[in-house]
Parts: sequence; structure tokens; C-alpha cells
Amino acid sequence: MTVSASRKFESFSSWFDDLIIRARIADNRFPVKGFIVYMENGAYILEKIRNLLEDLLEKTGHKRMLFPLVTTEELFGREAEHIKGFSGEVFVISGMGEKSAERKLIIRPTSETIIYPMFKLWIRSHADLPLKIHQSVNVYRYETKATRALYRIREIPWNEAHTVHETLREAENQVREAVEIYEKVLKMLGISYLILKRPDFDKFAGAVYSIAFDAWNPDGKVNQVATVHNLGRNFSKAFEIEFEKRDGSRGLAYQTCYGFGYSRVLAAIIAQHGDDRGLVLPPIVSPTQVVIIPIPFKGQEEEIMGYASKIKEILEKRWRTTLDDRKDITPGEKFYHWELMGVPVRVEVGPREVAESTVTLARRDTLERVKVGLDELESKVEELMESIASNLRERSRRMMMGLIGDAKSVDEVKRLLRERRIARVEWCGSVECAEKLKEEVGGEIRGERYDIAERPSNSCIICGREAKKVVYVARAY
RNA sequence: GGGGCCGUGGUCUAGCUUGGCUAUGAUUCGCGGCUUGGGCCCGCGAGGUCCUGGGUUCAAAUCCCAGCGGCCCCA
Repeated sequence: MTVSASRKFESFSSWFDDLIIRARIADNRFPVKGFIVYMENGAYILEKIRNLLEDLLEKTGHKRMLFPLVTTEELFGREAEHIKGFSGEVFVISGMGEKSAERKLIIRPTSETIIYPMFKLWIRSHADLPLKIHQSVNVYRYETKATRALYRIREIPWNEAHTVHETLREAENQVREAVEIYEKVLKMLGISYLILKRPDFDKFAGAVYSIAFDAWNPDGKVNQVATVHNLGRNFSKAFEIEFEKRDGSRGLAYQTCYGFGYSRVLAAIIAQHGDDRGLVLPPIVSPTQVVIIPIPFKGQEEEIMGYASKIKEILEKRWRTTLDDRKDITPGEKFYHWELMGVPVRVEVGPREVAESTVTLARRDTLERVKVGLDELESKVEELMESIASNLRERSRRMMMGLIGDAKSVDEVKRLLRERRIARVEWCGSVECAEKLKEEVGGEIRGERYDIAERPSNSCIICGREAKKVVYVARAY
């Protein structure tokens, strides 16, 4: 059985906006544009995602630190490319109360220029390396394009990690470790994505190269949920991060940094798994994992409630369990409510179940129901949780595969993007062709696969010269 | 960056073109009753800076200007 998700594909915007507020994820009506309120479910899920990621980061030796919110104009301007990339979208503190500032402060759009001056102080020799730190904080970017709840906001909750290494090779290995960590988290959430090495013109400001995780979205605009950058020695040069090498000579350190956007990952969970009835949450992050709905009949209320409480006692030992004992609404209404909230497993108990010592279990992803005996309650719920998690992952992966289409001409790219899909094309690698393509089709070259090698076998679809790369083209948030 | 559409109780909405009555209806919320295997029904009650500011007018939700905010399309 499949649940219709036609609304989310046909009118994604209104489906999403409507859902996040009704499912108490976020309220976009805060009076400052681009700043949103995370309500209990949104805040809860963000926290769960954060725990999953931080746990993996710390297991791989990243130390949690917390750095200040602000940097100075001087520090911010140290790395030429970096300031070029961000200058148009930083918030600046230019005064305090009535007074204007002697020294303006810049609120972090990302923390390189805040963290690296400290790295300079801390790193003296190879024995101090590798240095791996991370922090989960908000960063601020004055988006000039239209903002969008969770996807494109001006106050961005994320995790950023920064590492320093002796050699280029070690930095390369660190990039791979970061990619693996992000893959693990996204996999636990059932999210599907492409890992793309961004073309040079689209890399992080100050990086040697950038790798991005683009999650698919129902409206065809890919959602960049995380990025990993090899910074080479660009920043260590600007911030004078030098160390004494094993051979006694001095050298500049190699660096990497990577960021993981919590709100965009939350958006991806909602967008990839949700359907016309509301959220469909992976069990691992769902605020409520099991909801028990009693179906009382006149004269049997007490018996049924007693039975439901007993079920709750059993289940709450292992899962976040809610017994919906509200008296003023009908069971049917409760079904709709908890489906909206995306609760993975629903337990229905009525007169029939009481009489037979059974319960009826319903799963949120397919809405299938099954009746099970009390003795197998826990094992069946366990099975369901696992099955839901893997079904969501598989379903999302299949969807993404279906969205990708090969294009042999600019017209075909146009057609694919119009169908809200992702085009795979062969490209010569020139900026001119990339710009021309963008102009004609409205989508941009997002990059080539990082996780697997795809070799071009034909010519560039724009200029016809020899193709150097197989790249993916999509509209993006 | 350019263009278009829109803003009315918590939510959705009528009214706006052609200015004029106590701003319409639903939903929601509170109380009571009845129900309960998919949003049931009945009664009573609550809830409004008509986005903000300025202008035109005897009179503005309605017309004009600016701002703020949202959505869509193009770049």
C-alpha cells in the first residue's frame, strides 16, 4: 500500500509551509524576515540530528569547542577569496545603542576567521597536529534572494568542524573521513543525496576544492545539506598557522573544514519522506515513536483504558510512547492527528483487542495494519521500527534514481528541469559553457560525483568539444 | 537583480472593481451534552490595530503613495 504524496509533488511550497506549522515543526511568522521559530517538534528533531552527528564527530577525535559570535573587519578580510565570497551577506554590528562603533564587528557567516587566529596560538609543532574541533552554533547570512523556512534562512543552525594537518595527504584523508561521517548520519535518517565535487567557480570562498551533499527535493530544486572543503594552505597562509615539522624546518599547515546544516537536513526529512497526510518520521528522530489510541465503547471505557495503560507500560521501556487518552475527540481524529505528526507506529486498542489479548499495529509509512498478540508485542514493534527505517531509506533512494535523467542536448536538460528532475550531462569544464547552460536552462552545474568515478564518453553538450566531466545539473535552493 | 500576485479574529475566507448599515462565513478555542474501529452531531459563549505609516475624502478594509511581510515566475 502506498500513501498518496501528490500534493507535495504538485504544489510543494504550500504543502511544506502548511505542514511545518501544523505539525509544530516551525513557525515562519516571526516579524523579522529569514528568522524562524522552531516549535517543540522541530526543536526536538534538530536536537536528535545534532546528537547523531556530534556523537560520530567525537568518536573520530573531534573536540567540541565554542567560539565567539563575532570577528573583526581586519580578520574577516585576511583571506582575499573568503571576503569576496561573503562580503555581500554579512551582518555588521556598527554601533552600540546611540554610539557608533570605533571598530565594527562582523557576525559570523561561518567561523574560519574566528577560529583560525586561535589555531595560530595553539599550534607550534607537529606534535600539536592533527587538530580537530567542532561546534554546533548558529551562523548568520543576510540572504538577498527570497528566504524560505528551513531551506534558506538568515539564522542558520549548523555544525562546523575545522581541522589542521601536517600534510596534504592527511588533509585529503580528513576530507574522506568527513564525507563518511556525513553519509552515516544522512543514512540513519533515510535521506538520499548526491555527493558532488563542486566546479571550481562554485567552491567555498577560500577553498582548494569543495564537496557537497545535494539532497533531492520534490520540486526539483536540490537542497545542499552539507559541504566539505579542502582548504589547502590558503587560510594557514593568511592566518600564519605555522608549525615546526618533524625534520626541524618550519611550514604552513594544511586545513579542512566542513559544515552540516541542521535545518536543511530537517527540511530534507520532511520533504523526502512526507506525504499528503503529513510528516513521516524516521523512528530514530521522532519525538513520539509509538502512540497508543484507545477506542472506548460505552460501558467498557475503564477496561479499555486499563488495557491501554498496560500496553504503555510495556512499550515505554524501549520507545518514546504516548497514550492519547483525550476524552473530547474521537479515535478517528486522533489517527489523523498522529499521522500528521509522523509517528512511526500506532497501537490501536478497543474492545476486540481487550477480548483477545491482542493489539492492532499500524505503520505510518504504508499505513498497513497488523494484529499481534500481547506476547509478541515488543518484537513486532521492534521489527516495524527497523522495517520503517529501511523502507524510508529505500523509497527515497529509488525516488532520487528516478529523478536523474541523462541529457544529450541543452533542450533535453531544459525538458528534465521543467519536469523538476536532475540532469546528468557531459561537459568540457569551461566556465563559458557553464554560464551559457545556466542562462539557457535556468539550472546550474552542481558538480561531478565524488563517491564514484563517472567518465565522459562523448562531447560537451554545450560547445561540442571534448567532454572532461560528467556533471549533474539542477535548480537549487 | 527584474517582473507579477497577495496581506481581513489563532487559521482559512467574503466584502475591495463601483468608498457609506453592527466587517461575512467556516474552522478553531472555552463550557455543557451526545458519540467513539478514520476528522460525528446539538446548544451556549469567546475571539478583529481589516499588515504598518502617510495621503485623498464629509466618510477608507475598499482609492493613491511608501514601507514591511508572504507566494510565484524570470535572471
